[in-house]
Amino acid sequence: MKGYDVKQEVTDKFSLRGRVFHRIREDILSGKYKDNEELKEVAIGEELGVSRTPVREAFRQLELEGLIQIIPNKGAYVTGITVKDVKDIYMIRSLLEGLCAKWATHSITKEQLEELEEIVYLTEFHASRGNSEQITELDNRFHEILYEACNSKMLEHQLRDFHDYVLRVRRKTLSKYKRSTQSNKEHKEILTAIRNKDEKKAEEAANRHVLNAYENMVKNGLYEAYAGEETGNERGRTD
Amino acid sequence: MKGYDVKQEVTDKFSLRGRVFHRIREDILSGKYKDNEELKEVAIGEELGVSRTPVREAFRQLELEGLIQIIPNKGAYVTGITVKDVKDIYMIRSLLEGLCAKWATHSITKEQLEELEEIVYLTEFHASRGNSEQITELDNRFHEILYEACNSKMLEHQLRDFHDYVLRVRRKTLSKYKRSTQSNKEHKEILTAIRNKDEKKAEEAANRHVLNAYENMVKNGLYEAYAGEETGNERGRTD
DNA sequence: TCTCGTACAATTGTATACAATTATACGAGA
DNA sequence: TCTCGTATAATTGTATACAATTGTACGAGA
Repeated sequence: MKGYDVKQEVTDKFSLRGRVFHRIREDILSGKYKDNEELKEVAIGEELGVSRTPVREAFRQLELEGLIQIIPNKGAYVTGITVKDVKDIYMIRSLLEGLCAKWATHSITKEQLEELEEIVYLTEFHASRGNSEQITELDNRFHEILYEACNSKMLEHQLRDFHDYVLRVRRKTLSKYKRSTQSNKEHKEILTAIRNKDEKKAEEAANRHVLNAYENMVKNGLYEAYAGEETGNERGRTD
Repeated sequence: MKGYDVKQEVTDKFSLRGRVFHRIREDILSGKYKDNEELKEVAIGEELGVSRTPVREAFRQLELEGLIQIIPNKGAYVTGITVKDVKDIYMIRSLLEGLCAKWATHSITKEQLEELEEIVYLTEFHASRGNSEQITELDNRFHEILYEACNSKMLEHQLRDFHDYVLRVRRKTLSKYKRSTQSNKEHKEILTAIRNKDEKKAEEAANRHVLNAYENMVKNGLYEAYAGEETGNERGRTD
């Protein structure tokens, strides 16, 4: 099952369809297309050097992801991702990563456990050298393995989506040395709990891990990347 | 914001694109297309009386939803939804509905609260007459309002997806009189907690509500609808 | 001047044509 | 008989053509 999942992912990056989809997605998340901006099929097609067909297919997917809204016979409008969206995603992710760790406690394989241990070890090494590129890669891999280890297609799917969503923000966060060290400590906690088959501890550790990542992001003012995107729809929840 | 969301939904049902998408989706969820079955674009197009273009667009969306898997240059294969998937969705939904209720505690409007109260009242009435059609409708509406009331585009989006996913199974479950009465009691608990601005209680009540719905479904053997779809990939988690 | 309606332009929705890729059938050679 | 290679069919990927819808500009009439 994991086999062709990965292959699919890889193939996608090189296939036209995948390229168009990922490119437009990236352009929305990076802020190239502003909130409420109308996306014209031909314009984007020309920019990417393709016809309307692949663009339209990408639009359908982006709509399902909630990044754009398609009004029939009218057009596609960027929904974007607000500061509040990012916060909400982290809150949701906190719960789901917790559930993931909890389930992984029961279904993780020996190989996966070993790979997690290796990642923690390697991260320690790279963190001491401030090598942010590798740290990011290892962090991604750590979570990827947990997603696979939870043995739930549905949960894995959800977490992967969210992970992608905040990837751009998260990458910047991890590049700070201090957080990467702390983050790895938290990974170790999760790992230990899983190894000890302590599902409650694993869940809590994973919960906290995501919340901490969010707190850290806020503290470092990395929200600024999204400044001005607030749409004024908020009703002021502040928990 | 809610305004055109609804309009979109309605328009979709009547637009060709929406029809094709929903129809294929329904056919997969209803088991018409078996697990791993290959979906041919022309065949399905002919069956629905449309060309390949709308079918392909629907395929892209279904892939993102995880209902089919598209292998480039090969074909689209049904992923289906296994017994374990249903269970996992309920577990995930339990957490997310909890979060939704918790957030709604802070952001719900007076109008939404009143509508929830009305729904609970109406459900009591219809339950006493065993009118399952109305009960289902009201139950849907209850959750819909909570999704809107949590004031989180992201969470709302996720919950709506899951809700759709299990709708077919859930409808059968609710038609049992006993559950519908109990279910409404649980709705009342959630509502009371929200009215009292007790976020902890609201979260717990919503958590339990979903878990109970699942337990009830299992007890009533409604799993049978999915019998034989198990793919043997499981590694035996049994919590 | 303002309003309304019609024509035209722009854009999306769908169907079809063509290209590229993959699966299959069949036959030649060992 | 078996294997391999080539031709052919089937299917997907992309581009384009045409239809339907929507937005806009302009002018006639009050």
